[in-house]
Amino acid sequence: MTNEPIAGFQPQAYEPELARQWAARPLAASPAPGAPKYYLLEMLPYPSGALHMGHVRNYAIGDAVARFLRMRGCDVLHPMGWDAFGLPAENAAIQHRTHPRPWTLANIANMKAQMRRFGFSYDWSREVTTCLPEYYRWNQWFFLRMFERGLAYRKKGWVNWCPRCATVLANEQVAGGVCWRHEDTPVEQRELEQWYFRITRYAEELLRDLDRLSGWPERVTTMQRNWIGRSEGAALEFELEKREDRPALSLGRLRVFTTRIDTVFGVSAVLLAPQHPLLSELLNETERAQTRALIPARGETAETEKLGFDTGWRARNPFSRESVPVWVANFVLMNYGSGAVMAVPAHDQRDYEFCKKYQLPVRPVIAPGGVAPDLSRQAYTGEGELINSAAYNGLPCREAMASMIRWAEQQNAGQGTVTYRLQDWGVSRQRYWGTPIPMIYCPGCGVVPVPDKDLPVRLPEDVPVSSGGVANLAAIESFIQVACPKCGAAARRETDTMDTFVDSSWYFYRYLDPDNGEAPFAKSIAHRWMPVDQYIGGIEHAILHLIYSRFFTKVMRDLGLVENDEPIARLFTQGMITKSGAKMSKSKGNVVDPAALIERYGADATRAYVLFAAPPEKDFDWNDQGVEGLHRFLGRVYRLAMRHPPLTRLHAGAPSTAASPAEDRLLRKTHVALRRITREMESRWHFNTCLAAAMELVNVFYELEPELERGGITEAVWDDCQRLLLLMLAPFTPFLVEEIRRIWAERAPAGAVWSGEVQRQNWPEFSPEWAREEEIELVVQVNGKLRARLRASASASEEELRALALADPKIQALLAGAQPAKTVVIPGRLVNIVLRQGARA
RNA sequence: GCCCGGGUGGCGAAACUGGUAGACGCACGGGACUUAAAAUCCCGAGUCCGGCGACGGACGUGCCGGUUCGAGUCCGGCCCCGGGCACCA
Repeated sequence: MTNEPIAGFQPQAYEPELARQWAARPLAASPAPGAPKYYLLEMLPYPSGALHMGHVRNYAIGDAVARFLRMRGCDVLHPMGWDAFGLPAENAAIQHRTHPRPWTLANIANMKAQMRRFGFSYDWSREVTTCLPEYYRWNQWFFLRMFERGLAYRKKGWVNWCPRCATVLANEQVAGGVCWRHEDTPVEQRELEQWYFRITRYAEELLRDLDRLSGWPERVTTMQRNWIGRSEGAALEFELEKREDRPALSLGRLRVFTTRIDTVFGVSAVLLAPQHPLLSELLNETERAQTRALIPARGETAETEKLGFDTGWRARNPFSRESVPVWVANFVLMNYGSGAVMAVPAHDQRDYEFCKKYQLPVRPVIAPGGVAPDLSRQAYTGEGELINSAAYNGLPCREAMASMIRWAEQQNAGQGTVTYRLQDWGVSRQRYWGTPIPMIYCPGCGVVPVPDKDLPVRLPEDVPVSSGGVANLAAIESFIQVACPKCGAAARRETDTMDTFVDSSWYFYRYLDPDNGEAPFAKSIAHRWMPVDQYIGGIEHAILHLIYSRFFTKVMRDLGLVENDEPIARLFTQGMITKSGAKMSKSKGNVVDPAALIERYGADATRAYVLFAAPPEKDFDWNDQGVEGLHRFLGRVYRLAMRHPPLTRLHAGAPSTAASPAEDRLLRKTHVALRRITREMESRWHFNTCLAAAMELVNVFYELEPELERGGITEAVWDDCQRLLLLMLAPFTPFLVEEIRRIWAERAPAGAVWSGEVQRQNWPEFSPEWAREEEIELVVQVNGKLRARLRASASASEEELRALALADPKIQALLAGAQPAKTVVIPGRLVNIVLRQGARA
């Protein structure tokens, strides 16, 4: 039984119905002519089955901003889509014996329904699903364009292989020697033929343009800078000495890369990576087996013992003409520089450890301050003057480097070069659920691209699913067999699919023109909307996704498809939500389920709590009771509104004077809150303080309610302030404000309530007059210590404030007749009376 | 090891440019309403010391020092926590 005349606060009673209405009648862009465009993008989710709290946070942030900007009159583009290819669908297929496609599509339907239930205001007419041929055919199209320009190529090389994924991984997907999806699975090295994107062609530009990304968090640009890892140095050629016991070599030189050419007179050996291609020529089968054992199998680190193998070959130092041994060493990386280095034990710690172990000579060639360094314990890696370096003796390092590079170039023994840590992007995956690579192998013509007219190369649907997994494309004969597009002979299709990071590298362009059947998108539309004004997502994509997306944009620009050099103007990286201090995960059993929260507290309270708990860039720990607090707050707003539907007509602008102190207080508090929220939304997005301001205002409404009933506040002022409260809450709790408006519209007189949804109103301007305090609390300090608080007019002059402070009896007593050495007056804030310099009370 | 963040009540936090430390909320305690409970509404609260008491005093933003009339905020040094990278020659 209920004794309330009006129904209590029950979000369940109205949120689902409003969500339905919004689905049918979206807040689609109907901007005023000339409205500024704003492309607001949130990272699209992988359709794993249901939203998790990380999604809710990401999308609650984005939606608050979208709603605010729309009310501000912007033409907001706010799309959503699905990153729908990838391995989990195959794993689920194994578990449930279902095909990845229905599993994925069912997940999408469920998550989309959840998003609607949360009230996220996406423009679903632009929805993109990457596993559909309408989307992935453009992946293939881009692949072909890149192939034409030499940006997609095939090579045999050492690659990262995850035994759990049963596929190859890009370098970017291997962290610390383990798979990014299977942190307990060491990655193996295998030599395979793979497709690559030549991202290194853009390394320099990708690095340089980081300086222009002023709207990105510095730590993200720093991570990318380190990832690209540009280093300047020199490539040097060491001539291999002939050996009587071995056949002559096809190429008698070894190329090394060094950033310290100044130490070249200290070389004790040349070290090759165990995978170095020349080893097949230099070594016999027994020897090669020994070097193969040196290939780092798992995540080896700087702490791993350094091991080597003396090949018996010797090479000649181009500068000193000295003959040094050629070793294979486990710590030399094949995929950096040339896979060979010169070992200078005196001036490189790794070489020092290696040479000490194998008793190779350690000879200093750099002397800091002219004094030979102490090498008894470790290498000296700093700068200094050259010694033991023939004609270069006495030169400082930097001068020596320049002069040595010049000499090497003249002698045709090397040249100055720039090397990058960044590798070409390996995009081949030996999996089913991905974009087929549109290539054909013809016995006569070789590698032949699929002609554009034959796109998309469709993923075959009727594939066997067994407990062992989804059949690899290589096992599906009907897919493989194809006529060569050039000569018509029987040929075979490429059976690798593309890395799913290809999908997410350009999806935000497809939103702009999702139904285009002729091109990935129309250039004119991209010109209008790009770059993305604001991108919001997790920090975990700081490198992979965001560097690939930048690469794609530069390629698209060079293809003439777009005019922008960079895809994203501003980036916001949200913090993580943890539970009991740990990352939420099913295996830990500490997952907070958004669906359960909706059920219990509704969408508004859940969204509002996520925004209230902490500033959005910070991590925060989930607290169940926190949601209840927000639920209570929304109930307070609701009940207040139910008790006081507006009675007076809507009108613009605030009154110029207040009829009573109570009215004065309400008007000030309202405009102070409005100012705080407006300023936050325009700057740093600390939504927690926005909601705090609204809570303070609601507390004042409650405090002044008796005053309204007593007639101490006019209805017009009360109504204005309450309507402003709804408007300022609209970005955060869209259901609540709309439900209140709906009920008001039924009960209030004509013209007292907006005829359209709250969301479609203009964002109100705060009144600077009312937002400014009139009376302040003046703090009086003596020697910097707070001694009194006084009321004072906000417009009082320095002199008036000083006099006021000195006149206070408490201050008089403290001064005891002494003459202040100095008084500091900060108008509107405080007076500090200094008795003597440096005095500490 | 290197590069970023970050340390403020019992907890999440606020203080945006050096000017009242702890707004707002959670948890807690007290009261009103109720037969009772829930819900709701109101009040209290950094810590310590003194006082029956309105109140007064001292201390207080990781630690040590500095600049300043005044430091959570600026500078120097250190400690701790989190994240990223990690044999890149």
